[in-house]
Amino acid sequence: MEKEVEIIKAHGLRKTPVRVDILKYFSSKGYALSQPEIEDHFKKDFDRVTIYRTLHTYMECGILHKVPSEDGLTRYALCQHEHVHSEPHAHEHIHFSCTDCGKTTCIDSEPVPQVHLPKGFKAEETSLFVKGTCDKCAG
Amino acid sequence: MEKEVEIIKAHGLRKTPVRVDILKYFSSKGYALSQPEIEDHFKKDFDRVTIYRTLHTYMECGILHKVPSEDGLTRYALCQHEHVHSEPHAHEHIHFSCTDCGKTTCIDSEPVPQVHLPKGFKAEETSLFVKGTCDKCAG
DNA sequence: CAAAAAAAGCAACAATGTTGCATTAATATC
DNA sequence: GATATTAATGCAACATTGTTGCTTTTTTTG
Ligand SMILES: [Mn+2]
Ligand SMILES: [Mn+2]
Ligand SMILES: [Zn+2]
Ligand SMILES: [Zn+2]
Repeated sequence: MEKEVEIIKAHGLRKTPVRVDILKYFSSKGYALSQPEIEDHFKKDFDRVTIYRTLHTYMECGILHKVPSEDGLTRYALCQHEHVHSEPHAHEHIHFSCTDCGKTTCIDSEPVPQVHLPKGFKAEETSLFVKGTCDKCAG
Repeated sequence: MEKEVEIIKAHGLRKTPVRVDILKYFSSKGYALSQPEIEDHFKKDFDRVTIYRTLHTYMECGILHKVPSEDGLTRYALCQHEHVHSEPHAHEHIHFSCTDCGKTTCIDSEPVPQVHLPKGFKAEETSLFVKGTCDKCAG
């Protein structure tokens, strides 16, 4: 079975064209995609609402997660797990946004550093957003 | 001269009712405010577009900055400077979102830790978003 | 106070988010 | 493989937010 179909099935979802295609699109791109990017790419094939609901479903399942951004555009990125969950889970990884190519990527290889907070504050989840130049744009 | 008026003047802006009121509102609240919160509070007094443009102006001047959030709601927070700038500037501070009271606050007292990135990536600006329990909700 | 410049208000439209519901497609079962 | 069951899609419709142009009003300057 295809990787994408496997993921869909593993979450108890039905295999449908939108779902397979959107998942493939994410895999092929490898960086965070904004709602307009996704919509524009698929609008000839699928309804706007269907795309919206697919993203929603994928979020709930933990297949995608939202990537915060300063520009107000919601972005989505694939969750990288070795194991497939059916439950959503925490995402403690770095989000990197390249000021040159504009692409936002998830960096799982480096740990999120421990944060020291003022007295009384208790951290549960930390997310780190870094702007700069990515490896492909360097040099 | 009032503190709010002083800030407005220092940025070469004209003193108008919306500007003073919105600035006072931010000061009184002390945490990040979403666009709907601000709009709802002032809609009886000012036009939606005027509020929108005021926030926009304050962002450009560096009086307010955007606070990223996972819920998709844009939030704005006062920039804390000892000195008053006329230029926008970088904001390297922690944003803390309390899962209990829902309030998002800027934490300037603690440093943003150094992040280690994979080879080829160069960090220019780091922003840290922490979810957890705030000092007021602890205990 | 008058002139000049800037901001506010209003209308209008674009983009995105969101729901209900009838139709269609995907799976389970025979 | 046909059929029943259940879920997903498409479409219409509406809500919210973002954004612009332009006219009127307000603020500042002299
Ligand atoms: Mn993940
Ligand atoms: Mn600041
Ligand atoms: Zn890049
Ligand atoms: Zn709290």
